[in-house]
Parts: sequence; structure tokens; C-alpha cells
Amino acid sequence: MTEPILRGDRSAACDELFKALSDGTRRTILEYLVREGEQSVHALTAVSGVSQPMVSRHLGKLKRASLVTARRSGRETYYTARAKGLAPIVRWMAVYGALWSQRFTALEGLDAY
Amino acid sequence: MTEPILRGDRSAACDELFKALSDGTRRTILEYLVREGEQSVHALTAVSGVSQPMVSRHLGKLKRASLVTARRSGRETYYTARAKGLAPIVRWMAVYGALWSQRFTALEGLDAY
DNA sequence: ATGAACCATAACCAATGGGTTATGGGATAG
DNA sequence: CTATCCCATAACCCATTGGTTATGGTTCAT
Repeated sequence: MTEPILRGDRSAACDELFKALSDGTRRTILEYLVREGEQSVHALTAVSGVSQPMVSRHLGKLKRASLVTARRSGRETYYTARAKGLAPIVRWMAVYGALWSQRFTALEGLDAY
Repeated sequence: MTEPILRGDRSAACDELFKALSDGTRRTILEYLVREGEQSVHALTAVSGVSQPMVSRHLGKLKRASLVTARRSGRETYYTARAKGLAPIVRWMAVYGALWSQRFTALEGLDAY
């Protein structure tokens, strides 16, 4: 097709992150890790509503997106939510939230900015 | 499988949003709309690097995610970025960012919170 | 040494998704 | 009226993905 004149992306990290967060099960797992702290795959399986292999794969994607870290201890693997993981999309939203704010002066009660 | 004991999600809006933002082309289009304001499909096609039907479909998904609005005028359809669209995930990140901040006191220079 | 527990990977399936070209319909220009 | 432009939808292709069950490798307990 036509040339991609606009190349405003350049951020593969955001791709990874948004894709990782776009699945409900994955968000559920991540939220649980954030709230309850480090958990084994076993514990997460009991809580996530899907099979253990699926939990492992979800954790793999979260890890590739730098949203969790893994620590192996004996036969168990403990996963922990990684605070800095959200940074790229926080930054992305800061940039475009700011542009939005500039353009539309009436934000109609959009808080959290 | 086991029962989904943890039901911390309940937010289909975040699903829609994260999924919409997880594609680079879609973010490119959205960023362009944010920066340049209302644009026709024609203009977006010239700039996005993909075919016109694909632009239409991407815009459809952005619209379903409430990230853009459409205004038809004659034979052209003008799309506009919708400021409030990001609100649900801003809120989501505020909640889990806050929990994260509580749990890990050392944020290691994560700004934008 | 055996067996059980925990985890990861493989093999497979149905569904979704990004991409294309082709088509059709409404609005505008000549 | 006809041709053209703009957009959306359809039909199709291939890659990815969420899910499953089956398997294999470690580690722990007995």
C-alpha cells in the first residue's frame, strides 16, 4: 500500500504491554499478584479458573511484557508483580492524555490525570 | 476446571480498550487523530500504511472501544479522538499503580504517578 | 528407590485478528 | 445521467491466541 508516512509508534514495549493486559484472565492473575504478593503457579491455578498449563502460559506472557518476575525455589516457581512494568504505557498515556487535555479544554470530569 | 474464585475483573471496558490499543497501526491512527484533530478515512488511509478497508476496520474497533467518534458529512466520514475514552484504563492503572506503590516502597524512579 | 507434587512444554482445536482484493452504495462533479 | 470519489462490507488467507489434555523433568517426601 501507500508508504507509512506517519511513524509515531516505535514502541514495541507498548505492544507487548497492551497485548498482555488485553486478556481478562491475565489481568485477573496480575491483580491477584498485586494485591496478595508473590504466589506460586499452584496457588494461581486454584484461583484463576483455568488449567495449570494455561496459567503457566499466561505468566509467560506477563513475564515477556515485564509485568512479573519469576523466582524458582525447589519445585515451585513464585511469580511477583513488577512495579516498573506499567511504566511505558503510563508514559504513553501521559503523553496522549496531555495532548488530549490541550486540545479538548472541556474534559468533562475525567479525573486521574 | 476449578471454579474461578477470584472475580476481580468485571470490567469489559478495559478488555475493549486494551485490545484496541494493543495494535500498533491502531495506536498510530489514534495518535494522529489526537495530534491533528478530526480526520477523514481518506486522510487516515494516506497516512497509516494500510489499505482503506483496513483503516475502516481499525476505526470500527477504536469506535467500539469508545476511543473515537464518527461524524458523517456527505460522502466522507470524519473521525475524532474521544478524550474520555481512556478513562477506564486510567482508573484501572490508578488503582493498581496505587496498590503497587503501597506494596513496593522503592519505585526506582517510576515517574508519572 | 518410589511415588507424588509442581511446573513447563507439546500437540491439538476452534476462534479471533490483521491483512489483502473485490464489491456495492451513497454523495458529488461534469 | 454518468462517471467518480469516499466509505463500508464481504470473501478470503494466514498467523496468532486462548483453551484443552497429555507428557516429561525436577524436586520433595516416604
